[in-house]
Amino acid sequence: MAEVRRTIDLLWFPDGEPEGKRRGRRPGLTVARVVEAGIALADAEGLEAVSMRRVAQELGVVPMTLYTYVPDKSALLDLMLDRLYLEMPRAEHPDRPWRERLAAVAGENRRLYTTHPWAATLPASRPPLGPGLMAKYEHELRAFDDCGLDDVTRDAALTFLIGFVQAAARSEADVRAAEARTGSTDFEWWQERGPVFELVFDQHRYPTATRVGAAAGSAMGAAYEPGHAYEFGLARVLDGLAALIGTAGSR
Amino acid sequence: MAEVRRTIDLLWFPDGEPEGKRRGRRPGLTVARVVEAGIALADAEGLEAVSMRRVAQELGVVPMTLYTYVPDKSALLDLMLDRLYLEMPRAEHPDRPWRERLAAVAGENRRLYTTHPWAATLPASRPPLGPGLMAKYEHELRAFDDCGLDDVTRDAALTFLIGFVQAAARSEADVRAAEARTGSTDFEWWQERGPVFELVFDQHRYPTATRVGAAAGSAMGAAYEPGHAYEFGLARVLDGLAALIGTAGSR
DNA sequence: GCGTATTGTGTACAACGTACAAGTAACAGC
DNA sequence: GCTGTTACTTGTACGTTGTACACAATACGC
Repeated sequence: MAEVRRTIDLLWFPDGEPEGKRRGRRPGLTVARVVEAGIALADAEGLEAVSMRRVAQELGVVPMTLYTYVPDKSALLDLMLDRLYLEMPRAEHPDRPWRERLAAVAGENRRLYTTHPWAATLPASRPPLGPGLMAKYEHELRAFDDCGLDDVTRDAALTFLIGFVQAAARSEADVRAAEARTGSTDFEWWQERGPVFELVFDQHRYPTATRVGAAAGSAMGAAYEPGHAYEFGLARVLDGLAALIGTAGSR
Repeated sequence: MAEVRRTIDLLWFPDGEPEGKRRGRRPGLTVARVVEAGIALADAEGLEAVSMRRVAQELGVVPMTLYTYVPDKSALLDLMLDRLYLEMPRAEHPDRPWRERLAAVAGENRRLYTTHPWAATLPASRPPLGPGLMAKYEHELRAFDDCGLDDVTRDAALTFLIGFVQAAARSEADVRAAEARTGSTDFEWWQERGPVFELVFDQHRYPTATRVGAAAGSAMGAAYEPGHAYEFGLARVLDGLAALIGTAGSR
């Protein structure tokens, strides 16, 4: 319970107690510096590089020192994520049609995950209840203004839209993580397995898979842009929401 | 390279070498038993309980023994997942309209993840190239027959549909994992934070968030069914694919 | 200078995947 | 039955993780 209070205070009051009359030894770091070191490390080497030991090392300090500034690792991750949310650009387009507004929201999230792929791999449940998330939530809900949706449906639609963007980003983060772990690209992974696979694979047993898999594989090999699944999916998502909003979305 | 061959052989030839004239000490286990122990453990206690030590313990054997049957842990996870795929029921409905066929495919995947939530948390890239995945892929592609989609689009549409179901299942798995880790439900988590949160939260600064969040929160507290986000999302996904398939999907 | 509050450090534990070397059981040929 | 070969089993060891706990260092109010 006091733990809850502690973390929420850290989120909302990044500067802590007012300066001046403080008793003991002077702190050598700040919460902000710890959070920034975590973000920088995650950006550079991925979330799995963010260990308490490694963050401490980046700050020239012994691991346990971090626990003076942050209750535990999960709180640090919360602070990192809310910080990203807080820094997202939030352009308002009240005069644009709803589809463009939703596409903009999706694009903002997409950009977040492109810049910080690790953010997509954090669980969406029990989010950081900080100023970043609140500003993001407020902003994104307003993109659904004048769509004729009741509040519960508005929230569900936003969750659906955001969830799609995060899922797409997770897939791409999975690919990158596997490439970093193994040192070989996805393309090399498939190329290495192709010959072995054909030895055990019966084309007549899986005719559709053979044909479609070959088409999809060569399309991917030829002019593959990694954002294709995202572009395709986003169009479907917006079409799906269009069927819900219908003509009620006047603008 | 030989490693690749080894894993693919394990996937496609579960019984290994033919019985009879074998030289050394008789194996006390089989690959199948190891895989089944892994699945049982993941079903019972979640994927994070599936350590080599723990699986070995379930089989009454020392951890390193498993490495005789399985190259490493990631191969074990591949075998576990392909086994699930292989056992999925695959009812064909060639005479049904396309929307029902896609809904059936989604439902089959949904049921997989309901029964084995840990399967949704495994990365979708670099999948297990075994008989289970191939049968699943073939079956699910055929649900798109007579939709008028070219092969590349058919694959993209299937990936989109399956990706949505997996993402929804991941969210629910995240919730369950958090509940198992902390010992308190999501509802309790929000209840505990509510009072603290209101101390720092400015309702006038986030009017839409306040109103919609309260509506969504009380709707969730009142008559919440956990599958709501899935049902809502699936309807949007199918509507989105409908806009793509249009009237070309004759049946 | 002294007590006290605060920050920084060192050590320790249990868990993880798995490399490596040694031990053990079962067969083939003699 | 004996021995050599092969395969399965085991014990030990390393480096990694988050963090509990006891203690050392520092700065302020008095």
